Amino acid sequence: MSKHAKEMGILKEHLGKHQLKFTRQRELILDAFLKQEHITAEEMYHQLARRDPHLGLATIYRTLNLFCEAGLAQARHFGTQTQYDNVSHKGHHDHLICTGCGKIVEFENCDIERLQEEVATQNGFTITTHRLELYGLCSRCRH
Amino acid sequence: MSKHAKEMGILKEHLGKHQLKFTRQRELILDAFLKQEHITAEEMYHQLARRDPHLGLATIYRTLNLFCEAGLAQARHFGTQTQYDNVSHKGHHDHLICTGCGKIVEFENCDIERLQEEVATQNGFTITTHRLELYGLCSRCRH
DNA sequence: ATTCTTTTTGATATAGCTTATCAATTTCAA
DNA sequence: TTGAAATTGATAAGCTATATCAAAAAGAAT
Repeated sequence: MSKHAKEMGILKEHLGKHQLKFTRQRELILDAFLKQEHITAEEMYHQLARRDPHLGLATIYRTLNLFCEAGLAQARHFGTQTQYDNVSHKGHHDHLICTGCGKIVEFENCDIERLQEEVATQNGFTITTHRLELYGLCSRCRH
Repeated sequence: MSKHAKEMGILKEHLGKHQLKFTRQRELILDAFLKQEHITAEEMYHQLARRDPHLGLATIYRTLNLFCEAGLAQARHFGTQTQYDNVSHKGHHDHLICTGCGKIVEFENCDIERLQEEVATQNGFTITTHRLELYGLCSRCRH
């Protein structure tokens, strides 16, 4: 039994419901994807180049988008690229970013997360992921 | 005295500090920008085409990025395009984004903002701006 | 007002990321 | 095993944003 049996099952269920097929490439890409917290298509392309030199970039994009539709991944546009987040990874962290020196501090705050849920519920949404970035100056750069 | 005297002053101050020049185009673009809550470069290009048919798209991009450096605007990557947010609009609003249909709901939550300040203080930061995006499914797409 | 240096503009080429196209291959149910 | 339907890989095409560069404009000094 594979390490990622649960997610593999979700994928297979999605495939079955939509008359799609379970392929070697989809299995390979899901396996690699689940080991990451988030990854870009390009990064995955290079990572998998050794295991399967003929795996095409288009297939990676197609498959990652498929994962989004299956609810396994979540696309997030960051900078000029698209990050594919592994939804199954818990403990999402947010960022404090110093606009002076570029320093980044990661943090987690349950109260904020709870309020986010509240806002979402009020608007009829169910949140799958979020992104919170606070921009400002760190203590050193303020002086 | 213009309607946007304050922001025009901020821009001029930024220009002065960086040996940049105050041009007809920058004035025109800032004036149009401040009337929006957020806008893409392409949208502004079409909006301003009537007032100045020769205004180039590159100039719009350059100027909107300039506004970001001056603290008047904030770039936000959404979908395949970049949204430029008008920072001067009160009650900085955050976004609920449906990953199913692309629907966007804007919201404001003082409690979240207060907690953000707290987190920043604990880490020695002073916040100048922030970005919060909640991704999920709206009530219609959930079914 | 004129001159001169520096910056900006507009038009277009280029770059970077993602999707579309399509013949060849693979999947999977019959 | 067979055959219809879906997938793949290679590459072209699409789209957004930036780089390039000659011509124009801004602003300081005369």
